[in-house]
Amino acid sequence: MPGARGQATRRRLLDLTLELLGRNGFRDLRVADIAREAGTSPATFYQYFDDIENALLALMGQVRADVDRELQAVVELHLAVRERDSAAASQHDDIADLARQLAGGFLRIWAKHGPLLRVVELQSGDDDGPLTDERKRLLNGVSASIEKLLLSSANAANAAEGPTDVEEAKATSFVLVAMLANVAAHQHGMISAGVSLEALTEAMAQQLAAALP
Amino acid sequence: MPGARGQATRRRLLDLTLELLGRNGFRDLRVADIAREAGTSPATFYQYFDDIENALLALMGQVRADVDRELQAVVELHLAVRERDSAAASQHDDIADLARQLAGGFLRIWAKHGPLLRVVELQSGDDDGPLTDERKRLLNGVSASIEKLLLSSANAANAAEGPTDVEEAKATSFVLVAMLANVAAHQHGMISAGVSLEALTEAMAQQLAAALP
Amino acid sequence: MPGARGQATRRRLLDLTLELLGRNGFRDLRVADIAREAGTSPATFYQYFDDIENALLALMGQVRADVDRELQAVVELHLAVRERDSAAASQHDDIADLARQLAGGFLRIWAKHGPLLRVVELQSGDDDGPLTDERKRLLNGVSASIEKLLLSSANAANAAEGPTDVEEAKATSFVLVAMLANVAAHQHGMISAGVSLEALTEAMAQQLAAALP
Amino acid sequence: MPGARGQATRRRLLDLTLELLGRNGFRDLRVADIAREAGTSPATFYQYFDDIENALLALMGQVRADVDRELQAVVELHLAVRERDSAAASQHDDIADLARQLAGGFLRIWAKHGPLLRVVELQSGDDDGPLTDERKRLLNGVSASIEKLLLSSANAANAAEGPTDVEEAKATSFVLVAMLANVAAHQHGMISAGVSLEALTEAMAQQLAAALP
DNA sequence: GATGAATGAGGGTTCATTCAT
DNA sequence: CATGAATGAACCCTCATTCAT
Repeated sequence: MPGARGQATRRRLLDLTLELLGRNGFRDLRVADIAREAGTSPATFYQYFDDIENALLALMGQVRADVDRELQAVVELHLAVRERDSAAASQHDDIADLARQLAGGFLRIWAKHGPLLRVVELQSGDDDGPLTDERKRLLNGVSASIEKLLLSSANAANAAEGPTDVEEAKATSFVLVAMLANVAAHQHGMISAGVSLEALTEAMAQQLAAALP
Repeated sequence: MPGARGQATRRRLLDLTLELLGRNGFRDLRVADIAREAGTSPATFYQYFDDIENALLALMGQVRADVDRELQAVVELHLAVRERDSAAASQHDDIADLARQLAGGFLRIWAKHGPLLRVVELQSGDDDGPLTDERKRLLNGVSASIEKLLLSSANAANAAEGPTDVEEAKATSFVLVAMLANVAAHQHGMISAGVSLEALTEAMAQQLAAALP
Repeated sequence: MPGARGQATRRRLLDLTLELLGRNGFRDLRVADIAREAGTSPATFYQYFDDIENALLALMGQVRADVDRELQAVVELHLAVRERDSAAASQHDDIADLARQLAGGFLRIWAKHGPLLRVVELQSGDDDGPLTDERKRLLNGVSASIEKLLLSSANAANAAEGPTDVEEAKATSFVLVAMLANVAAHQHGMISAGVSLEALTEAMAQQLAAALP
Repeated sequence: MPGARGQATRRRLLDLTLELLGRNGFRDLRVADIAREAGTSPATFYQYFDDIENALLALMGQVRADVDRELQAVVELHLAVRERDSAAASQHDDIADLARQLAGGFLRIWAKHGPLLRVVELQSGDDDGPLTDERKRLLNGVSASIEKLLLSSANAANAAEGPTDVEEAKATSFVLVAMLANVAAHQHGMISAGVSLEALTEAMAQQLAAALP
């Protein structure tokens, strides 16, 4: 429906929303500022978005794409491969690889979308708006995949445990994702504190590998 | 410097700041509301605090006390005991105990001070204000203790590794604390998603135990 | 940059700033009042001026124009004429005329812009804000012209005096301008005390004429 | 009525009112600040003064004393002397002396009480409060003396002029006082502009001498 | 498609002033 | 005589949001 000029304006508004979010933080993110820096007027902003939260939601689309590609797909691929090679437990090296890929992926995605993800994280405690839902969808996808991975091998190994296993797997997947997400969110501070990115990745991967089957 | 009546007023203001923070969230935390609910006027609030952030900072004092007592002290105690029984590596059971205590401690403290800690988490990253500093001090204490724990046994086991060990230990301690803090911060959501508090504690403890020597 | 409608609003705001300044005085000059009387809202005021002082500064533009036209130009004209008729010292009558013109001009301009000029006068001394600068620019123009006039004839008469002359001329010009400005500023009170405007003009003119060459 | 301790407190409050007036200007003169700097509390301030204006009024007492002694008395003395030596017009030298004394006196008093006098000057346009009255009393005394001086000789010289003379004398006295007061009020700025205090005094004295009989 | 202009609504903050002790 | 504590009453200013063009 939208013409080419409109598309460009919308893009510019989104870009500057992200830019200013990173520069000034969420609390100082104002429609007037976004519009001015985008070279247009506040009124124009409202032709494309209902409010700021709405614009952030639109920005989340890109994050979703990255998360799906770099995190969830990696786990799912691993699962598929394992299913094909059904018989044996997965190779030790494969798990280590997966762990490192996940750790790196989290770090990369947070480095890229940090400010945006931090806002989402924030809102997730105060209210139950659409941003909170978005966060759930984002991380739940990954954590569900990890849960599947945990269960897949559990089932294979000792198939007689019952429902406890499911809860256990879910708990562990939550815990792992929490770790990955929070380290990723604070990577800047940690690196400032004297830990290299590599050491961080390695430590995360090790924790993951220790839990994955 | 403060009289008894003043102390009481200040307390009431702090209490209601916390109360309203939990009820309405940070973004809707207003001096006028705090004052009204505390049975005083906005002007009175400003006699005790420069602004809202300042009041939150004061509230952090209590959190600090809890963290020091329930988290850091536990690790330090463990370290002291181990040092006394110097010869052998610590007992397997002791580690498991410590891990469970830490996990439980984090969950408890975050359950108690959740709203406050979530705000602190939020601000960290956006800016470098005093709240960010407070967060660092809070978690750095715990993570430093864990780092010491990791190094203490490393030295005992194979004493010839070099500086890498230190960075590795630091990275691991950061990762563990990040896990603990973030699970604790989102425990409510996780429990809503169908994981019992016990399962959560167990999963955290397991991750901890896997990493601790 | 400003549209026609905006210009009109801005004008109305300026007009009412001046009006209320005269009616209520500086200390009771409030943005809310100005806006209400101008038929708009405080928010609108702030779209055109950063604060009240800023609006006053804008109003000073008109005063500047009047001062330049009615005071400085008069002296400069006199100087030009005298230069042309180089040979002789200026006629006694010319000086008397100039003096009367200046006296009348000061009285008229202060009668017209009194409240504004009084504010400017006030601020000068307390701080070094933009209003203080404006006052200097305003009166310095006149006083510089008078200084030139004093020196022009001094040079003609006895051309060998030295640098003292310059300081003397400057001091005298300051003193004369101070007299003119202060009488003009308090003309209302003086007239209330039983002195006619004519008598005042005459007295000022006499003082001027006594000093001018 | 007031005990010794009370007197001391009152003195301290007055001293700091003046001090802060000079330091921050009238608009930023606050009861709380005065009290704090005086080492007491706002409540105490109100035990001695109804409000800030009231305190300033009290401070004006000292100014009055200086004005009476250094300005009015000088003129009156001159008048008395002249009356005694009735026959002749006053000596040329005497007038020059008087002029210089007056000029110097004004400069000195304003240098000493500048901030206070500037406030009085300010209020004298906006309203008709007690401060405005005080200003009138202050300068009217001097100007009345000068008027008497002008008339004394006029009467002596050509005793047949009529009521115009009185108005003329009044106008001239107003003009002279306005000059003296305004130069004195802005002496700081003028000196900054490169005129020495001596040159200023001389220029003022010359204007005076030219007008006085 | 874009925007100049306007504003309702409300939050932050200040300060003179008053009691009760 | 002094003051800790409290506050009513404003004021300043900002910002999301809406029209009319």
